[in-house]
Amino acid sequence: MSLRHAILAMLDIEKGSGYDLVKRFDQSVSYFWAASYQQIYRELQKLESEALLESEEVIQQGKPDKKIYEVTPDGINELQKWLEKPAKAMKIKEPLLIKIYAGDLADTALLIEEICQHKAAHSVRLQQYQEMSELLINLEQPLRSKYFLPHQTLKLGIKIEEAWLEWAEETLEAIT
Amino acid sequence: MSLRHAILAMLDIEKGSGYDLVKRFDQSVSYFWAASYQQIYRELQKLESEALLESEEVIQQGKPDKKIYEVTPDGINELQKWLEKPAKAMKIKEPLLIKIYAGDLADTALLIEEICQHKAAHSVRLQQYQEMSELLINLEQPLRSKYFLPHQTLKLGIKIEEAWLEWAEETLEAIT
DNA sequence: GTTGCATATTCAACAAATTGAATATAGGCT
DNA sequence: AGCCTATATTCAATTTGTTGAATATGCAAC
Repeated sequence: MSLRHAILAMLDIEKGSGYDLVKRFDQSVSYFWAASYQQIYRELQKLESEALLESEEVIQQGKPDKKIYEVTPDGINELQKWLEKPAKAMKIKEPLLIKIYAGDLADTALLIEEICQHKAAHSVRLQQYQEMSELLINLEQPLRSKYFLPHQTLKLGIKIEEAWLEWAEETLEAIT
Repeated sequence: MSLRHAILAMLDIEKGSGYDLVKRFDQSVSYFWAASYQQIYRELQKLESEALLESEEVIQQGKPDKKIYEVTPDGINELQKWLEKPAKAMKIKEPLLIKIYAGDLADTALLIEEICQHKAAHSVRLQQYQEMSELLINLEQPLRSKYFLPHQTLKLGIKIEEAWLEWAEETLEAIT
């Protein structure tokens, strides 16, 4: 049950709407936490009902209105209590690797095509992460300090994407 | 719903008991699929009830009896059908990274300790993977061919563990 | 002699995630 | 006018996954 803690951590760094959070999960922490928009919106409601978050409605022109969520002191407390307990083990699910594992039963051409597609997707993500990293490097104090640890996590994302790309190239060569 | 396909893929390569499978998931494919023993045993029952697997009871001396599961032609068919469809996106959950992300609210000493522990765990896993890789390299034909693709997936596991270890060292340096 | 580990499996209650539909504003495209 | 995309959010049914307990054999350590 750490989706709530992921949300609290991200809103603690910077408050925002559910829609913002969905994008942040998708674009900047997808190498360590996967969450769908339905999950995020549901958890935001739950967190607000438990007073760990509070929201402010923002009326917009040209766009639908939105709710900006912010972590409450109780929310910070909950996050801190969670931080004291040992972290649970990583969990990963990568269907493409199952496909490759069982690849002898598959059409090689299809397999190659899918590896190429995934490689392209990882390449795009690597670029995103690198751009974000550039932004964080060029921040002025005190923002740079504030983003020091998120930036550190981003560096793992970059390393993992690089490893993936390297591997995809080698695998494509090995298969053909 | 690809736990079933992961199980089918692994039993297709080599038949075995639930207990064997649990170990294989844990020791050799944990970088692309996480599954608990309860999940695996439940899914084995379901797969057998759908006739995608069949089991044979093996009476053992000195150890409890066991059931060896084997993929049926229907099971192969199910796996092949699944292989034709595009793979779903990877999903990952790494609570430790949330901790680091929100690390400003945590005790730095605790954070360092946990990174060290995780680093040690990744180091052990890397060694396991490397040993398994050695075994696969030294196989004689036709086994070597059979394990070519599983071996290829293992190489990603190794790259990812290496990336993780590198990152953990850099992070420990950066934090202290 | 009983505690702990490795082997081997099952069940049930509960929590979390997925799928799919629904709603609403507004700009741009054909 | 109708369609697509981006913004923004909600709900409900179903499927998955987690937690925790239970059972059983046998070896080794203390």
